[in-house]
Amino acid sequence: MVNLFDNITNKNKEKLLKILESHSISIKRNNTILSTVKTENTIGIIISGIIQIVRNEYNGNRTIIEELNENDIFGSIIFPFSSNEYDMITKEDSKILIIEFDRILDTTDTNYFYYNQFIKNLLQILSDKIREKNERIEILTKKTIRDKLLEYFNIYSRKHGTHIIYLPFSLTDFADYLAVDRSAMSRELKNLKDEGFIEQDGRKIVLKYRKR
Amino acid sequence: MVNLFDNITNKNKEKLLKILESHSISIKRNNTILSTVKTENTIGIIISGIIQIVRNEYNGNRTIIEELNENDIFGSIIFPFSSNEYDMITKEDSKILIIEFDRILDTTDTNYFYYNQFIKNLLQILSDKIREKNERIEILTKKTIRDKLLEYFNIYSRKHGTHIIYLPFSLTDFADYLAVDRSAMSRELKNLKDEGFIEQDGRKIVLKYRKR
DNA sequence: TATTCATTGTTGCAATTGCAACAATTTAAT
DNA sequence: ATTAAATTGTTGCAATTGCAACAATGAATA
Repeated sequence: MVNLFDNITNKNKEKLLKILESHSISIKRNNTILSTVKTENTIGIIISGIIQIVRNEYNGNRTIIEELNENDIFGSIIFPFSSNEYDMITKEDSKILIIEFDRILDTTDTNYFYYNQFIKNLLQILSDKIREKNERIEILTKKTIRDKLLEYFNIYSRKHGTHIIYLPFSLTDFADYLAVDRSAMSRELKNLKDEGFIEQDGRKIVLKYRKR
Repeated sequence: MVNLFDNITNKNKEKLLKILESHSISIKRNNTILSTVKTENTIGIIISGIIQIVRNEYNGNRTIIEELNENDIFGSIIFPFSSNEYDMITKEDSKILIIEFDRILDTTDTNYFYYNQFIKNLLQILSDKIREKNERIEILTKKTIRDKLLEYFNIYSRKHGTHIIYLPFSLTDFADYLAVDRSAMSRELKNLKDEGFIEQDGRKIVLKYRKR
């Protein structure tokens, strides 16, 4: 995974952050970020910690849009926070770096090589993010819970080159990610177990079927 | 919408295309692109025409991943064409421009201002694309067909600033976009009509309810 | 350590949805 | 202009799913 400051020395990184007029913020666990930080037209970078982007609907439905870890980026250029349905919640004590997007685009000091490197890293990160979104869409467009599960397993398996899966979140959150009812998902996992397609022990899932 | 060559003169555009070793291709209507063009590690730009990215599943399910119009970009940096489930189909005679992504990142002639402008345009396009994907995900994570329809209508309405919607594709394709059964969607549209929430005439839909 | 809170498994039941099949209409091709 | 192909509307029925409710387990905190 590409880091925004890959191939940039610490010294140049500091210069860059100055040029871009960035600033960093520390936030305690289980806090909402939106209320704390202005995220309009900015890029945020997770220096440390874990942050979830969550949608709370009026009817009580809760969906995890995504979970961000160290070096992940977020912000209005990536996600439209126009609606107040969305929350960013720190799952751990977190430190983030805020950069104005306009500053990036309008900087005229573009002949510094580290500025170009920075832009290239950003490009790489954005295209990776699009890939991630496409994967999520691939999963969500499956019509049955079973097919959503199998698609998730396949993508995970392809990406990690293994048939042993460790879910990166709780089963409750997993159901949110798949946008299905938790109990219905639980039921379907049981079916897959009973039919011998998978073995499951908590968040560890072993694929017993052959990928097509 | 940002164009990849915004704020770049035609003269500089030509220079740029030479530096990037790009080449253009013309494809007749209703042809598959993947068989024609190598899309690995490239960016394609639609010069003219309409192109759909479609997934055909083994069980006959067909999903429109996205529809691309003039100035839209595509390619492996944006979409993983590893699987052979995916097709890119020209819906009109189309002309596309192919640029190697590596050439973009590795170019050392980065002190041309138009190169920087190009990169900035690309950044803007990518972040717009992420927004689009997030919108689609917002819709797909709604649990009922009704909520998916209303979410689509809301987003459209917000974006265009109007309560009159002209669907940009056929109802059949719309159902694919929402990842629901066409007849079930048809049924739900009828319900919304009967309950007075919308008026519908073909692809024209008028919202009668107030957005929350 | 005790206790409160979050996660997980399970099940009956009602609501929603997908599927299949067919007629009607519109659009495209010969 | 005629024929072929694609799109749309409709409906019964079976399958899937969401919902609600509760018990059991595990994790976090005072």
